[in-house]
Amino acid sequence: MTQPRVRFAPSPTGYLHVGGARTALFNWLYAKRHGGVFVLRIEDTDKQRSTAAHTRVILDGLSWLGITWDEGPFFQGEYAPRHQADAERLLALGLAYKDFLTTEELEAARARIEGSGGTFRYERKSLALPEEEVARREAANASYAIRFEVPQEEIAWDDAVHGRISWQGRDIDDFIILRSDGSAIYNLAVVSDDIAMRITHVIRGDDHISNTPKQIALYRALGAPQPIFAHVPMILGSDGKKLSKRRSAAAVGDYQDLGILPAAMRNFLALLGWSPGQEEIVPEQEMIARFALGDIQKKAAVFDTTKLEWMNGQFLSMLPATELLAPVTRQLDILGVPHAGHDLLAVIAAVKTRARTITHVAEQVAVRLDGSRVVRDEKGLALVARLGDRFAVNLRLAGDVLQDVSWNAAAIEAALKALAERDGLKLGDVMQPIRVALTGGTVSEPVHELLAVVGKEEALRRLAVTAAA
RNA sequence: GGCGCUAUCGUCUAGAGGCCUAGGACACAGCCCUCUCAAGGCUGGAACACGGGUUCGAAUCCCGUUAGCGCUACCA
Repeated sequence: MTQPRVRFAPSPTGYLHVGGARTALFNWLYAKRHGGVFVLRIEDTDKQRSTAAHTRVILDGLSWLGITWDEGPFFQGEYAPRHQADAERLLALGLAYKDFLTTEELEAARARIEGSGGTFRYERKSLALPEEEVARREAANASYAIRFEVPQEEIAWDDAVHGRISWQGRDIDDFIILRSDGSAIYNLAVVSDDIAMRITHVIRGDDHISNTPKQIALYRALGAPQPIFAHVPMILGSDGKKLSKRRSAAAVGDYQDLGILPAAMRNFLALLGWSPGQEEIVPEQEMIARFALGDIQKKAAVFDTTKLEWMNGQFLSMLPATELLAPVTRQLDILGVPHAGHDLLAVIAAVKTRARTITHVAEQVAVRLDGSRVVRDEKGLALVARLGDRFAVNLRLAGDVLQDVSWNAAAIEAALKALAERDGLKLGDVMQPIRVALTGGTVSEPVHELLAVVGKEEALRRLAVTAAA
């Protein structure tokens, strides 16, 4: 088999949607699996909506996910001359024809037919202008679009994920391939480019299934070999509707901002619609080794943020704290928390096993570094209420005992346990108030580690201040 | 409306005719561990959309119904 060539071809009209990212990932996985070439092509033929900024966002999103391309990015807009040439060729071959109908005439015809309950069909026979009229407009140099004459035959293909899909030519309208301004319509541009770039496998969203018979007809008309098509299912929001920015985070960048690790995002996306078997956390090499188009699910999948966060937590706990240093530092800077002189690594390590996102890690680190960020939460309040006077009393006791302790976790723990034993206190009643004094909440790493990480001076200060309040 | 695609726990999925009294994961509930939480361990509830076939046997194959989704542009 010759070397496979796949492509990801987003249009830069918006952010990088997670569905698009997954399509890109599947292409990438396929290329890696079979030693193929991954081509990136930006489909910027919609001049109104395409922007360089969007292109940048898409490229950055792919890079963040670790999806690399071997060729490109190519810009479809640069291939207009080839698109035109292909359209002209089809015209010359008699497989396409000039359509002099104006947009207004077309709309009127559509309204008329659909208004009377019929199904609008564009057929040369039914809508073509009388020959004299065509001749007249041609002579007058009237503008025209080029329409492809869809052959009245069965068009079928073996989809790599769906199996055989077939279409009847008569169910497909003769569609425009070249606008009256000379620019190509999507279906022509895609086929023209995929042929030129020698794409062997078209792996894309299954919202393109109905474009496929049109494109196959074009491949045939152009005399080009037809690639293998693989249509991957859509990604839905929890409401069962297509995941959209309006209701939830739909852009790759949103998850980056949420503090999701690229490896976790990649793993999660890959397992949405594809499954290597029973395991949930799949190393990249394993993923590549096992990836097969035929194993992709046919059904659309709901994007479950909760599971993503769980998965991210798994990756977070496997990740050495050093890897988190840069992103956490960045977030601390954004939050405006001074961190110079602190052993950030130790704080991150103390906090990360309980966190699900980088953002969460950074917030917890911030509380440990900066006493002014301690805000008592609901459970903290409840504890204070439950303990009454004991809250401050125990805090003071702990503060006294800790005064002379050498500041390491083991010594702190020993001192605190000795205190509880000496005064017959429940261990929890001495530990929890400390936790509330230091963090505002009742949840954290073990108290002795918390104390160690906050540092003696600051920890004792928080204990004293809280006890006095 | 037409054409097409899809249909296993709430969600992601395993399942390619007997291995299925349907397995795993997230979420949920309970228990254990424990100063708290997380992690971890154990336990529990929870699904083959419906109806017909084919077959000795169907979650798996076929047909129909229903439902959801997609497309139906001189958008991509």
